[in-house]
Amino acid sequence: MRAAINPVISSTKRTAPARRTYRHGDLRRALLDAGIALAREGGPQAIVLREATRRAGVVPNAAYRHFASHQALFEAVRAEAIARLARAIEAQIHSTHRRRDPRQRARAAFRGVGLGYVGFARAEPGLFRTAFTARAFGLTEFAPEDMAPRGVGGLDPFQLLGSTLDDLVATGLLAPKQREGAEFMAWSAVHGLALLMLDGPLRGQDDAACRKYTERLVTMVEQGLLAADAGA
Amino acid sequence: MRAAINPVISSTKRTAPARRTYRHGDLRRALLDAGIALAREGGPQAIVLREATRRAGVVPNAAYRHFASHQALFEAVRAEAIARLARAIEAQIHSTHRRRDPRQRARAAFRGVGLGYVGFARAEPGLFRTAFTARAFGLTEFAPEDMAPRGVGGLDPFQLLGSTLDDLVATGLLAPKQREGAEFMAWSAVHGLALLMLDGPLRGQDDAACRKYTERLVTMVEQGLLAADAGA
DNA sequence: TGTACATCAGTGAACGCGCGTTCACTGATGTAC
DNA sequence: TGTACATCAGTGAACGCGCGTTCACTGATGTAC
Repeated sequence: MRAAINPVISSTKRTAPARRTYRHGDLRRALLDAGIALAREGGPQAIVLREATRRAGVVPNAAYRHFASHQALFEAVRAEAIARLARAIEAQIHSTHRRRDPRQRARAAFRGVGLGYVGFARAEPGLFRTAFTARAFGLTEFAPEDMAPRGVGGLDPFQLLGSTLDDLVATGLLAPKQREGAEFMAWSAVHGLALLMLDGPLRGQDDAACRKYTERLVTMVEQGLLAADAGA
Repeated sequence: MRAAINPVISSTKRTAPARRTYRHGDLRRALLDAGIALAREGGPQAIVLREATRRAGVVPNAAYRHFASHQALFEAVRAEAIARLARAIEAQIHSTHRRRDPRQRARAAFRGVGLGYVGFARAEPGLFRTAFTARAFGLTEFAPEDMAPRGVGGLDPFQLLGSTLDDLVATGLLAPKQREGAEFMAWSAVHGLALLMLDGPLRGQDDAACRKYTERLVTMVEQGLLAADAGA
């Protein structure tokens, strides 16, 4: 009614694009992608709900149609980060599958887990940090079984490591009684090295140096685990 | 003047303690202590300048007489955290000094570094996280040589580890050519294990289980490092 | 094939929060005479 | 030994910031008749 009387308002109405974004298409996906991009750029703390909506070209509260809270978005991004880590490890393992000798293949796969893990940490530090940031910002605790997300083979990083350890046992390289808990030994070493490279004294080392450190570390773990009493 | 006329005001004046806190005594120390307490309780993100002043019973901006910024307070707390870690490691090393055989002593000291490191991480998770949180909150980068703070012996954790490795070489247990970079191998393993216990799948394990994992890990590192070509 | 209507994904405006930090100030203390 | 004064460690009030989140709304879309 007013608009009909006042041409300024009606012209303003025509100029303004009259809500093109009412149907975004796939806002959930767009927000998730934005969240992943933020994590890649700045790690877990950079996953900011408002910034994700900004990047999706949408008003802040629109996010609540697709995520119950900031925490929900955060966990979705985290799941994706873990899945990508799994895929990086798988790729590294499969690049060694050409070997014929089962023992050589088993050892190469085991080494591949470590190389893939550290390689991913260096290639995607933001996602890597996101994957392993528990109790971020002092929010709710995560359940112990938050390693759910898997790679293409359906396994999470922890399970991938476990399966290579199984193969070491199957080929007689690792003593069965050394098998239990061996994941934690190997994972500790490789995880610590990754962090030393991201935040610690090894930060700033180039690719070649990091590759050498990683190779050496994996060899150390191999010898430390296998030396116990199984023959090499 | 007014007070002389109006007894209410003068009585109010008498009731109000009239700035007892003008001279705090040692506010810098009080703020630092509060910061350390906050870090112990909630890790690096819990080091909040305003909360530290609250605990010191002082107005927020009073902190700026003693610290140039929140960052400065944070780094002071971090330095203290690293110093305490160094002291924990030293204590663990010295508890083994009773051994007579130099080789046994060297190995025990080396193991002590690992046990002290992981033990501290479990005993003081907040301080441990604070010690190793680089680029907290996306603030300024730390210099590569931020390991300055030392224990009572004047050595930082990294140097303590190095000196035990030197002793392994001196006693003929570690091949000299294996010495270079050995810190990073050992540190990686032990640092990763600590994090697996704080944030990872080993969280929730009791003291005994953690002790066993740590012992096993240190043995793995020992064998992996020494196995190369030096005799045991 | 055309119309009426319910759905619900988006808008627009506003909250309260606690943070780090800046400003101008005040008055207890220690020092110089 | 007593007084005048400079120092500077604290106060009090206020800032702007960006965040996560809530509320009532609107209008494009798909469906039922």
